This record gives sequence, C-alpha cells and structure tokens, in this order.
Amino acid sequence: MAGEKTQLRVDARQNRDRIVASARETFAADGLDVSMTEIARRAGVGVATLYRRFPTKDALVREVFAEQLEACTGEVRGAAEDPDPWRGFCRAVEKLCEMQARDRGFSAAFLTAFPEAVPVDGMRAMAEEAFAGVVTRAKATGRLRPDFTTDDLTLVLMANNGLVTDSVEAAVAASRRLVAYFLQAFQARDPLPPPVSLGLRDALG
Amino acid sequence: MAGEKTQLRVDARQNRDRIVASARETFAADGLDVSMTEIARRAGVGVATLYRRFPTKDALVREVFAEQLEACTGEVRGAAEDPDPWRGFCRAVEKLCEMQARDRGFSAAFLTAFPEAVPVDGMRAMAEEAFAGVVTRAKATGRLRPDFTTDDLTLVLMANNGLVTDSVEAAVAASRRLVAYFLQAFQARDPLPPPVSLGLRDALG
DNA sequence: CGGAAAACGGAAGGAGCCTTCCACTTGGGC
DNA sequence: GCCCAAGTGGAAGGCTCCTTCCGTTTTCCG
Repeated sequence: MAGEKTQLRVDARQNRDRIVASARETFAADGLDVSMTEIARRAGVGVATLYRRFPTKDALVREVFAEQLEACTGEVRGAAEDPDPWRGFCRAVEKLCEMQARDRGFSAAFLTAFPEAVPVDGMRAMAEEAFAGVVTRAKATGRLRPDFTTDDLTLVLMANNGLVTDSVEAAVAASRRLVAYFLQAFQARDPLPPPVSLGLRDALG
Repeated sequence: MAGEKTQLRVDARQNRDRIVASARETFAADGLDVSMTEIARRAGVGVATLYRRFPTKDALVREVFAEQLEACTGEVRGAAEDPDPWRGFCRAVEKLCEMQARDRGFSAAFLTAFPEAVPVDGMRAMAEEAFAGVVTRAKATGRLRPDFTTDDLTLVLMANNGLVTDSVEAAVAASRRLVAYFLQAFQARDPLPPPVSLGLRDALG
C-alpha cells in the first residue's frame, strides 16, 4: 500500500504531510462534515493542492483513517495475547471504545458513511477476526456469556458511537461508563432474552 | 398549545395536516436530513405553502416531534404507575428505546440537532421528572442498582441512538438486544439488604 | 354572487460545499 | 544558472439546500 509515488518533490511531500495531519485533527475534533476548503486552510495550502494529492474527499478520509484502523487492529491483537482471556476481552472492548470516543471522525468513518472504503473494510475484517479469537477464549474460561456474538461488538461500537458530547473528555467519560455497564452485562449469568441478531424480530411477547 | 389559528381556511388546514403527516413519515424514515422541497413534494404542495405554515425548518421539526415527545412522557408516566417499580423501570427504558429505534428523526431531534427546540426541552424535562420517580422507587425495592443515575438514561438513549441500520425492523431488533444488556447491567448485582419499607414521601420530594 | 383577503405554486435569491481550471511559482537535474 | 515539469493558490463551475418573492388561484363573508 506504500511506495507508489515516493518521488514526490520535497515541498509537495511536506504539504502532503501537513494536509494529512490537519485533516486528522479536524476530523477527530469535528467529524467528517468539514469542508475541504477548511482542511486546506488549516494545513496552510490551497484547495487545489489538496485535490492534487487526494482526488476526492473519500480518498482523503481513507488515507487519514487507514492508520487509525491499523492501530485498532493492533490493540485487538495485543488484547488477544493477554494471558487472561476475559481480561483481554475487556481490554479490547475498552480500548476500541476509547479510541472511538476520542475521534468523532473515526467513528463515522468506521461504522457508517463511506461504502467506498474498501481498505477500511479489509482492515475491519482483520480486526474482527482477531476479536473473534478473543471471544472464543473468553467464553472457554466461562467468564464471558456463551450467547455473546461478535455482532455484539458492532452493537457496542454503534452504541458507543452515539455518545456525542461537547468535549472529548466528556465523551470519553461517558464511554467509560457505558463500557463498564456493557462488561457487567457480558459476564456470564442467566440466559439472554433475545437470541442472535440481525434479521430477527419478535422477542418479548 | 392549540387554538392559536383555528380560523385557518379549510384548504389551508388540510394542506397543513398533509405537510405534518408527510414530514413525520419522511423524518421517521430518513432522518432530519430531508430537504424542504422533498417534504413539500410528498405532501403534494408547493414549498411556499410549507413555509407559510412553518417559518423555518426548525419550526416544522418541533411541531412534528412535539406529539412524539408527549407520547414519550405518557409512556414514562404509565410505567411510573406499574405496581412493580422494577418492572416499571424496565418498561420505561424499553418503550423509550423502541420509540427511538422506530423513528430516526425523533432520535436526532430529541438528543442532538436543535438547540432552539424549547418546547422539546420543556417536554423532555417533564419526562425526566417522571422517570426520576420511577428510578427512586425501583431503587427502593433493591432491584435497581443504587448508583444508577438519571443521567444514565441519557446514556442509554444516546447509545440507542447510535444504532443506525438499513431497516426499521433491524434497528428495533438491535435496540431490543441493547436494552436487554443494559437492563441486566442495571440490576443490583448482589441483593441489597431487605428493601426498607418506609414511606416514599421523602424520596419523591 | 362578488370581491377582498388568504393561500397557493414555482421560480429565483443567497449560501455552502465538492471539485475543476488555469495562470503563476518553484524545485532540482543538467 | 537555466529551464521545464511538477507543484501551487485562488477563482469559478455546478450542485443542493433553505428561504423569499410574486403573480395567480381559491375560499368565504356579506
């Protein structure tokens, strides 16, 4: 995924880096609904420069969040190696949610918005695979309820994504409390009311 | 909240009703990001007619969701009268979340978007007050964990709001599962000392 | 039934956004 | 130091959206 245009002119390279940095900050703070003009302004370049590097806004978004996604996958993998599977599970959920809470744009890019985000989907699939391992092992210890599914992670992330607040700190605090509740609910207990997910209906009579 | 302009011409009255109905359906299905032109088209009127009744899009949104909010308050009050406070608590949370899941625009209007929504806030405050009573009683029985706060309801609703799916049914199904998890987490973990049955007078204030 | 006021529809104003175009500048191999 | 291609900035095209304006149609009171 690298090494395509390494022969960028040095000034162009610097500008490109500034653009990505600027876009990352701005997306994190205000979400994806920021104009390209604004991003260019904050990067100290003209809008044409931005478009020379990223032919479309989607492309910029993908570039910006590609490494964020990689960090995600890394966290999950790290959690997967925790000697205590349940603790690893908790760590994975906590980390993912905190990352999400700290970056509004990332949430949006990760969960909704961009159907064109092919590399995003690929990366996401890898993270999900790693997470599936954590789940299996955590269930084996008996700490994680057996009817937990990997779809429930999506549920958690979507729920966590809903926590929109004024400040990042408030979002993180809210996210922490949310996750704490979730983790208590995920601990093995009595059977669940509704079965799996997606496509099903009719639960409580 | 009625009786301001009862002397609307009959055709105007009909058009107004069609506008509100059309707006409600459209907001519910697609959220608040629908153009006024589209709403007018679906109502079978010109855009000017729409603006004659509702000077701004905000005004239309408020009108549309005012009665939704009233329904909300009604649900909470109904739950408040349940002889079993814990069951009432569960019912309130379940009902609110389901209503939210069924109506994307309502979620958005209720939780975010419109700071100008004064009547919304007023109505919301009433619902919150009713809910506070439910919480107090549910805690008194020992079923609801004592560290639950009414802010946690906001947490739940925001989380529930994050459940964006393709179809309404999928959203409702996801919401059900989410709520089931929450309710398990909200249950007092270890049975508290016997429910002290003093009068409720002090608590309700 | 007749006319004034209310209501109407569609076009047009004004703003914002993504994207493209083009004349000008700058880097770096020769 | 020269020169051309790569790079650049800002203006402008095209689109959508919210809102306003105005000539025409409809209601309803006397």
